[in-house]
Amino acid sequence: MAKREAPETDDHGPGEGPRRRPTINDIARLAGVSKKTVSRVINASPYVQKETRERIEAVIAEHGYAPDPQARGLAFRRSFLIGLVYDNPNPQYVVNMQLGLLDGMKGSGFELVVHPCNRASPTFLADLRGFVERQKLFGVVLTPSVSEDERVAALLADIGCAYVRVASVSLDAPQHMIETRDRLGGEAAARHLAELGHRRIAHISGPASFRSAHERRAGFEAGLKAAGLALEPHYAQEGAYTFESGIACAGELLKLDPQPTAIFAGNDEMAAGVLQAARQAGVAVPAELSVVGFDDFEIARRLWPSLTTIRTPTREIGRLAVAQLMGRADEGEPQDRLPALVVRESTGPAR
Amino acid sequence: MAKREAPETDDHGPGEGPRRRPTINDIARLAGVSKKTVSRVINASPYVQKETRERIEAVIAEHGYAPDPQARGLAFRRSFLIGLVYDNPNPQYVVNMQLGLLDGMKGSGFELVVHPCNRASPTFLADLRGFVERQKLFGVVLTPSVSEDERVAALLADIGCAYVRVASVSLDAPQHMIETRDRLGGEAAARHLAELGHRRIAHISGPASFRSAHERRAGFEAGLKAAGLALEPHYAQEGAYTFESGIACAGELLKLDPQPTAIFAGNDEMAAGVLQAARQAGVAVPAELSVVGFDDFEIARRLWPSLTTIRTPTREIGRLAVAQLMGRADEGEPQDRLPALVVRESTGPAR
DNA sequence: CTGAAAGCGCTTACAG
DNA sequence: CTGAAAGCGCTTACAG
Repeated sequence: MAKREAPETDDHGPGEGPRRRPTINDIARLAGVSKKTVSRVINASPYVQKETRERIEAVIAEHGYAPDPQARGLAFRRSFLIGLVYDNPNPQYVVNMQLGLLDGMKGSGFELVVHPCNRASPTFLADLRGFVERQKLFGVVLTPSVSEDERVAALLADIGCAYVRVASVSLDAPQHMIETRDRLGGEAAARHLAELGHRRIAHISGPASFRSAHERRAGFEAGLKAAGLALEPHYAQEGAYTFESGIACAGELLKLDPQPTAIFAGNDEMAAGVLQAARQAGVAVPAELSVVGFDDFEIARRLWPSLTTIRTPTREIGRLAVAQLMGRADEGEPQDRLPALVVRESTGPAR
Repeated sequence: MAKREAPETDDHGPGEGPRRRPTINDIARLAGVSKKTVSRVINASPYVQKETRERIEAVIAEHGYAPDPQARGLAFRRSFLIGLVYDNPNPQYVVNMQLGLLDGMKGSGFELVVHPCNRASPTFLADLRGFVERQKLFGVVLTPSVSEDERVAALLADIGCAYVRVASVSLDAPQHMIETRDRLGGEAAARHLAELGHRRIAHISGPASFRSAHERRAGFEAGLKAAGLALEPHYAQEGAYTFESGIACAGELLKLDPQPTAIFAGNDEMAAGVLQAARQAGVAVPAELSVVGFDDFEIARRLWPSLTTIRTPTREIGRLAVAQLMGRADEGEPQDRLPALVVRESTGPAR
C-alpha cells in the first residue's frame, strides 16, 4: 500500500516551495529491497551482498537521500549532536575551538551545539545534566577550565555520555584526554629569553586554580634550569589571566631594584597588560624589557610592539578532539599540535 | 500492558549509571489521563480542564519530566534547533552574537547550532540547504555579510525555514529583519569630532560590498553636514575592514598636505591599523591626530592610546533576533539596541 | 474537554 | 545475507 509516489527529480525551481525529501521507504522501494537492508547500507553493516549494496548506493546518490538524523536518533536513543562545553572567556579561543571541531565533523552528519557554562552557578551541574540528557548528546568536548572539573567528568561517565577533555596535562584515561602540553611552551619561552642573554627573568603566572598556570610555569622553570638559571621568588607574581592583573603584576615587578630585564606572562592578555605597565613606567620594550606572552591570539599582532608569544594550535586541537570522540584514528602531523614559539618585536637582547 | 515501572525518585547517587528518563506514557499513567492530554499540556493547548492541567503539571514537576526533543521534532517535522549562519570573521562579534542568541533561548528548550560559511565556495548554497533541510531547523539567524545575500533569503523562504537577518539597514519584510542602524553610529562619530573642533576630517570606509560600510559612511557624512562640515573626496579612503588595510589607507591620508587632524575608521580593526600607521609616521595620537573606530571590541581597550569608538550592542541584538524568530514580543529598552559613542583616549581637541 | 488509532523515519530483536 | 514485526517518544487527524 504505497500511499506515496516516488519523489520527483531534483529540478524544481525556486518558488515551488518545499518538496518532500525521500525517506528510507522510498529508497527501499526504488531499489527493490526492504528498508532494513537500506538501513544496513546506511550504517555500513558488512552483511549486505556487494551487488545489493551497490544498487542501493546508486539509488541513494541519484535521489540525494540523507537519513533523517531525528528519526535515526530516536531509534538509536542517541542524537547526532556534539556539545562544546566551555567557560574560557576568550573569544578567539572559543571561535578557533569551534572551527576545529567543525573541521573534524565535516561530512559526518554531526552538528555542533554550543554550551557556555558558569561553574560558579549553583545550578551548573544540574543544567549540564539536563542539556546532555535532554538532547541525548552523542558526546561532549570540554575545554579549560571546565575540563579540569572532576565533577563534570564523573557526571558524564555516570549518564553514559562520551566525552573528551582538552587540558594542559593528563587528568583522565587516554581516550578521554587531549593534552595541549603547555609545559613545552613554557620551556620554549625560557630558552628564547636565555638565548637573548637575559639573567633577571620574571614570570607572571595565571591563577593557581588553573592547571595551565602550573604547567606553563613548571615548563618555564625547567627551561631556565636547563640554561643554568632560576626563577627567583621575588620575580614571580600570580595574576588572573586578565589584562588588568597583567598591569598590576608588572607594576610590582618594575618597582624592584634591580628590575627584571624580561617578563614571561602566562597569556597574551596579561602580556598586553605588561606592555601597558611598561609604558606607564617609562620602560622601553624591548630595549629595556623583553616581554613574552602565551596563546598567540590576534591581539599579539596588534599590540605595539608586536608580541613574541607561544602559539597554541587550538583549531588543530579541536579537530583532534572530535576525531577522538567519534573514534577515528589520530590524524595530522604530531608537531602541528604542540605549542611553538613565535618571535616578534617585544623581545630583544639583554642590555 | 505496562512493560515498564514508574521511574524511581531522583535520588540515585553517582555510579548507579543512567536511569531511564520518564516519558509521556509514564506521565499519562501517573496522572490517570491519555498521553494525548499530556501532549496538550506540553503544548499549552487551551482545551484542557483546569484541574486536569494542574494534576498533570504536578506529576511533570514531581518527576522532572521533559519531552524528548527528537521525538517531538520527528512528529512535528521540525527540530528544536536554531542555526547561526555567519561569515563575519571577528571572534568577538561571533561570540557576543552567540551569547545573545543563547540569552534569548534560555529555558525554551531550543539549542544553538553554529554554521560558519563561505559565500565564495561553489557549494555554499547547496551546503546551506543541506544543513537546514537535514536538521529540519526551526529557524536561522543570519549575520552580516551573509545576511545581505538575497539568494540565501530566497532559499530559506523556498524551503519554508523561518529566518531573521541582522543587518545595518532593512533588506526584507519587518519580521525577517533586525536592523542595527549603523548610520546612527556614524553620525555620533562625526558629532564627536566636530565638537572637538576638528575641520580636516578623514574617513576610511569598509569595502563597498558591505552594506554597513555605506551606512557608517552615510551617517558620518550626515553628521558632518549637520555641523556645517563635509567629507572631502581626497580625505575618503576605502579599506577592507582589516588591520592591514587600515595601515595602508592611513598611510595614504598621512601623506597629504594638509594632513587630516582626525580619522574615523569604519571598524576597530582598521582603527588599530591607523594607530600603527600614525606611530610609523611619527604622528602623535591624540595630540596631532584623533582616531575613532567602530564596534568597541575588546581590542579597543587594549590599544594605546585606548580607542574612542562606537559600541554596537551585539549581544542584545542577538537576544532580540531569536526572540523575533520564536515569535516573542520585542523586549528590552529601545536605546539598548542602538550604537553609542564610547570616548577614550584616542580623540582630543583639534590643535 | 478527552482519547484510541495511525504515523513521523528510522533501528533493534528476532527469524529465516 | 535478507526481511516482517515491533518499537523509539512524540503529534496529527479524527471521533466523540
